[in-house]
Amino acid sequence: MGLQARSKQRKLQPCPVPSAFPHSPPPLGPRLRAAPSGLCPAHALTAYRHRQCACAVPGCGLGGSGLAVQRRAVPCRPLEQVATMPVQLLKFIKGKLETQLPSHLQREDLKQLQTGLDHSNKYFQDTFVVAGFKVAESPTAREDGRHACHLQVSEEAGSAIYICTQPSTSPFSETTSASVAPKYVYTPLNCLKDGTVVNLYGIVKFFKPPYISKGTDYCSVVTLVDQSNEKLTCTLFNGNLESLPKIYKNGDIVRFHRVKIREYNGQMQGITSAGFASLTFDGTVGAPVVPRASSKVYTFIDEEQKTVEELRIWAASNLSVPGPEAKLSDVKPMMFFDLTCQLVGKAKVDGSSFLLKVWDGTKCPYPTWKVPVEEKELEGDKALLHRLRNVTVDVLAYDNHVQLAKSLKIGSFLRIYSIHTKQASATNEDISSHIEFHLHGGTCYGRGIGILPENNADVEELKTFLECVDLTDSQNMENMSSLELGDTFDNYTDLESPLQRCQQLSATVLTDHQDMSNTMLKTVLNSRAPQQYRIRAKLRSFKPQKLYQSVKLHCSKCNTLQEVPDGDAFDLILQGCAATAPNPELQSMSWYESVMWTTQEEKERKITIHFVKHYEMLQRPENTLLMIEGGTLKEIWKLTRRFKCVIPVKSKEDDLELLDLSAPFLLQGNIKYYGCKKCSNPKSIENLSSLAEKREPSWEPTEIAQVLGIELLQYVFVMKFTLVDGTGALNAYLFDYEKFFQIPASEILTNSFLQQKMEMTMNTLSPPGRKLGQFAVLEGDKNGKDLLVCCYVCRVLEFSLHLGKNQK
DNA sequence: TTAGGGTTCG
Repeated sequence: MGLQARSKQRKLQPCPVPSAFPHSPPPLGPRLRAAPSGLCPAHALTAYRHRQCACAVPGCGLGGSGLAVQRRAVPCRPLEQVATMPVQLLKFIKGKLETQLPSHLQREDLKQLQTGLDHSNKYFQDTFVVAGFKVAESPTAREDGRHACHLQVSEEAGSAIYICTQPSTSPFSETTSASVAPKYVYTPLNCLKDGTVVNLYGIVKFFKPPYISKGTDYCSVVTLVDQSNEKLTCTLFNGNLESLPKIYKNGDIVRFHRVKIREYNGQMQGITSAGFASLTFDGTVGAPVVPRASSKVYTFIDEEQKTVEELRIWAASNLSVPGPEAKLSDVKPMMFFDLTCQLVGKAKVDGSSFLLKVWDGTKCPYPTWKVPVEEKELEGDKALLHRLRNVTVDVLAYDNHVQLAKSLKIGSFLRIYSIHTKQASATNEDISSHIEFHLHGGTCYGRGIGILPENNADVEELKTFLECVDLTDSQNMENMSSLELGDTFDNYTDLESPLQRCQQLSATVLTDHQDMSNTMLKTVLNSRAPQQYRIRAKLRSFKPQKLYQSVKLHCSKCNTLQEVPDGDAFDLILQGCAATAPNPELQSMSWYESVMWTTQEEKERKITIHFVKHYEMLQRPENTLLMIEGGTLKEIWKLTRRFKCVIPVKSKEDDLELLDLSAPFLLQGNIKYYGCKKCSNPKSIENLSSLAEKREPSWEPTEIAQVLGIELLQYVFVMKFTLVDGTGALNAYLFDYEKFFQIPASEILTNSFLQQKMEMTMNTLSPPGRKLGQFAVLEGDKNGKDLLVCCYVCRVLEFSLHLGKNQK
């Protein structure tokens, strides 16, 4: 599609040149951004409709026809909201224009565009996508012979203009629409006008977490501030909780699209308009810039990442948003505070109040109020509630909070805003007065309940903390019954029962290898390998007893096994690399976008993250591969929770390179991928760009390893089972790449749940301290779903012989 | 429509 645009001649009111906003382009009218291959973001061009402009800046006097193009950040007048662009269709046949453009127009390369030159008779050719337009009759069609219709676009109607930037494909193929980036204009908070619909960036100064309004929707009230120091309070409604901004604390940064501005009580006020959408970011300087989106589809470009980082820095030095956060161990009588906690139990108390039993792993220094509730009303794992009884507190939620409180899921992580601690007056029966926790009715001071997602940084921290809590310190041993003491001393009692219930290994009817009859072990032992048998045996013992020791790394090329390096070794390598400063010349190359910052710790450290682009654009975090220089182990783990792939690198003179292969060359989720030192032949890191150019990069570890010249080591279970059936004892060696009882070898080292599962599986197969006759009988299916399988054992035998040959 | 920031009945 070809598209010519010409601005409509309109008179504009003079407007003061906006003050410089480092985070935001000047408040211009609709803009287009072209970022063709090889054009760095700093030189990205901004094109916008433009009339004979009274702006004195050189380059602005481009006249009223043609497509005006200017460097961004050149102050100019804001344009009116409604644009009218005559449209004429140009036909292309085999990539060539069938219709001739007027002869006075000369084609301009986007890279050559610059200010100060006359572009009246220039055109450039790219693929545009215009969305959200109105079609109107062209008033000049008769005179100028153009198309009878033209398109009207306006920000208010949510119009967007896109330019395709796919470098390698013909700009006229159908596939180009796959990578387009809309461009939005963000209005500083001191430039808002009544009756407009705008896009905004701001730092959250105050917010009310979404609550159920008296109408039909959820409501959230958010007060923003930006570098202009102007405030804006927005009242946001939506029937869907998920569509409201995911703000968790003051200081978060938000991007709002399509906020309607109104004047109310002499002040500007924001309100949701049709198509309202938001992104929310952690406001902490240096934290990964990961959007929490209120809609499934959104755009977020590199330039905006800088906006967020600049807002963070501005906020750090210009705003103080001391949150009233506190741990249970910090509470005092008569205070209001925000509590980040996990929900352990809940109960209906009466019509106007609802009980939440929560903990944060710390202990309140005062005796706490226990709200009496009927046993049948209390929801939650009774054993867990009992175990945690001295570290949970009862929070009573009233009135409008009851409905939301009722709907909360046990085990979820919450932030309860503005809990009030109240000291109950001492009575005769209760000399030692206790503290009560109230979430009063209403939404004053942001009072309410927020549900935090599992990947929230504070939740991650809390979870880690909760896992380490030693409950024995908080148990009052003297008052415990003998039964309770039993609970305390047997750490597994509470955990084991639900787990066991879920994972009990039942006797199964074998479905695999029904064609084979069982063979006695004596016969197997007297046979020559290789052969396949089906056996029925009991597991007498297995090694190693410490199951994590059964996981090794195997190189299928040189057939060597090695231990999985521990985290300390990786940490040491990272520390060594952090001493080398990132090479500034390797920042933001054509295929990746870099962000560098310096930590504020005592010993300053430079961290650089290189985000690999896909068709010139950053992808959603969950699809993004990034490379990191100078990060610590903890930081790298944090990144792996949000991004698809993390590759630790260091700068050398002319390229980035992988670290020593004692360190993982790739991290995905909680899996560290290693390369064989002997068989790998590392290639240039730039080879990753070939994967990024794929239509949908899968970022498979095998593919990444291949392009980087790495011989990927595979995680394997290596175990020895001694099987008996009364006729003999057979050692069977397990060598399994994939899964053993649905437990992936690559994940067991970092997953305590899988470790417990494996331990229980093995204990069921070979219970410690029991007689042989009580052992589980080993059979099963080849998927390893229930018990060891005959074919499984056969494979093990074959492999053991194979290994035996190699070792000899 | 709802709410339009500014703590507490319990």
